[in-house]
Amino acid sequence: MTEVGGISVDRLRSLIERIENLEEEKKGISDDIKDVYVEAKNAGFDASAIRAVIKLRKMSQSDRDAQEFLLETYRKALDL
Amino acid sequence: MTEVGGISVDRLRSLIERIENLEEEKKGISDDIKDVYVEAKNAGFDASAIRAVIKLRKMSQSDRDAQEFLLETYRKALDL
Amino acid sequence: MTEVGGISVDRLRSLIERIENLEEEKKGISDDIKDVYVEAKNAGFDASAIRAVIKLRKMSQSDRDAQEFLLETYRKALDL
Amino acid sequence: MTEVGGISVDRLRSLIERIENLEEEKKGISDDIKDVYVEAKNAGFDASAIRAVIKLRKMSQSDRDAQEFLLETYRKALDL
DNA sequence: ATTGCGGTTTTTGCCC
DNA sequence: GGGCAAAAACCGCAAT
Repeated sequence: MTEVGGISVDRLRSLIERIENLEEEKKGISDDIKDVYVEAKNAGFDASAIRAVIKLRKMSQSDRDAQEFLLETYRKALDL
Repeated sequence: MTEVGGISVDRLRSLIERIENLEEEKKGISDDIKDVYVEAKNAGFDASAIRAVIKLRKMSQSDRDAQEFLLETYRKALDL
Repeated sequence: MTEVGGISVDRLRSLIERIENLEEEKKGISDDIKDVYVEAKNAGFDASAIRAVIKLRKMSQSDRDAQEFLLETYRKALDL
Repeated sequence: MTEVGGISVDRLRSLIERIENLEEEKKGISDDIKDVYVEAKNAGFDASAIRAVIKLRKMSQSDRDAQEFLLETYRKALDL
């Protein structure tokens, strides 16, 4: 077996190819997500508003409250 | 003067260097902005809330209203 | 059909859930990739060197594109 | 001192205005860069070819770093 | 342990 | 409107 500095070159190649394959899969999913956004847009929805609610749904209630409170505080301070 | 295809190589070089210099300046300003955010953080402020209000201040009143209305609509639809 | 503020709640919810599911899958793949890096590290490989190699393997094709583009530009500049 | 929700309004406003001013300056530079591209185009140069060249000039140093890092890794792998 | 930093990825804005 | 470049959020790493 080909070894370099006590390290298997074949092993390295295998690891790299696994990563590259997974990245390929990942790209496929990203493309699927893009497709859903296109579909949403075609149905009259607003993509960035959807992104915003998805972000909100990911956050815990307390985080959401804290963030909204902070923003509200700054807005009041600045008369926005 | 060195010309290639009726185009001055010196002129091209000059244009490129001007762009590179401007990009350098721009990077300097970006660093200054980062510094202000650090200062803000050290004074107890929240950087992302500051970013949010700056974004709001950049928007027109009507855009702000439209965006907030849309998000609010989606939130109600999803019981968020 | 259930509507809130002129939008179909069910349609919106469905789109959002599809996106969230896809993002979940995507995150799973990202985690798999991370796992391979951990495995590589445990096998004595250096993660950032692997990243560099993968980047080079990816870049080689885009670099070729860039180079071809540049060559084409020079050809135009030289009226060849 | 004017405070709203436990924060110093004046301090916040000052920080925000400094950031906004810097962003204004930054935008000015970005516009200058755009102008140089327009000038280049008017002089018969191809903007995207110039971008490519600038990217190459920038990349050459980071590429060199990456390459050196990789070489170092290989040296370690080979116990050289 | 906590926090700043560098790099990666995602999002936004822009030009074509 | 679709692709591309810049900005911003996110993450793991390291250093203290």
